[in-house]
Amino acid sequence: MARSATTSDAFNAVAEPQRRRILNLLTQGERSVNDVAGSLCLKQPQASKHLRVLKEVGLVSVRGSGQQRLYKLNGEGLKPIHDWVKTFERFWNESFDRLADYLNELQTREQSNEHKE
Amino acid sequence: MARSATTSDAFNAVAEPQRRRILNLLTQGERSVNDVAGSLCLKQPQASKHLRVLKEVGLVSVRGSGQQRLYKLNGEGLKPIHDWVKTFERFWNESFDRLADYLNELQTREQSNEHKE
DNA sequence: TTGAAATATTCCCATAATGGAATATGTTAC
DNA sequence: GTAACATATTCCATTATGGGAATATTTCAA
Repeated sequence: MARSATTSDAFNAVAEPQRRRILNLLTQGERSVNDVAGSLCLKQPQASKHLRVLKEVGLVSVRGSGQQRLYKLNGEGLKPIHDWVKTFERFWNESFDRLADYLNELQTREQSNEHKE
Repeated sequence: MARSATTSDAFNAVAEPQRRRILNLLTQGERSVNDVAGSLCLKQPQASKHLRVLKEVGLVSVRGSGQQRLYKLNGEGLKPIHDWVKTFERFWNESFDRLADYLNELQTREQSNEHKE
């Protein structure tokens, strides 16, 4: 077997630095392909190809506007990564002098959750 | 150019599902190679190879203990991923009914940070 | 020293990715 | 229809992967 496809999930799609740069840019709003290419010093075809991957894994959506195609960030797609990595938070918060703060934060979060449901 | 090496950074190392499973397991404490292989139904060589990658990017550390080598999670290595993905949090918290809660949490976090420094 | 256990490495194969370059497809205006 | 712009796709070369299988290496015990 080979490495899994970049289009297999968000983890693989986001492993490529250029694609992370694209997502960072889309944080500021919709962008056309040429805008993306221009802002990040990519050639148009590569921008288009990266955007295709991001679209396939649901990290962006597209809509046509005239002869342009506007790509928009779909942040939800990153949640799986966030959720996974979050379970490791305690491994860098665990120094003793910060543990108290950390526990505090957890508690605050829990209250906030109760409030939501 | 080809895809960047799995050993180039945490993002790439963690794109492989088996390696995420290994990290999840190491959450519970040090494990020998055979423990890892056994717990996750991997063959010994593959476990060893995945652990090598994780070690190369600093996500685990090793120490010898008799004829075993005990691998230990180094959670700090995941912080870059956490930090990156964190900047997208607002994109799934942004529904109006939760925005207030979100801002609240941000504020709480800030106070907590002031307290730390 | 010899053997057994634990781990690491090597070789092979099928698969796939990235950037570059060229080209195809689409859309709009005239 | 045609020119011009925007975007997508295809082909290429290089590089690397992950699993399987076999083997090498290290470490300990007797």
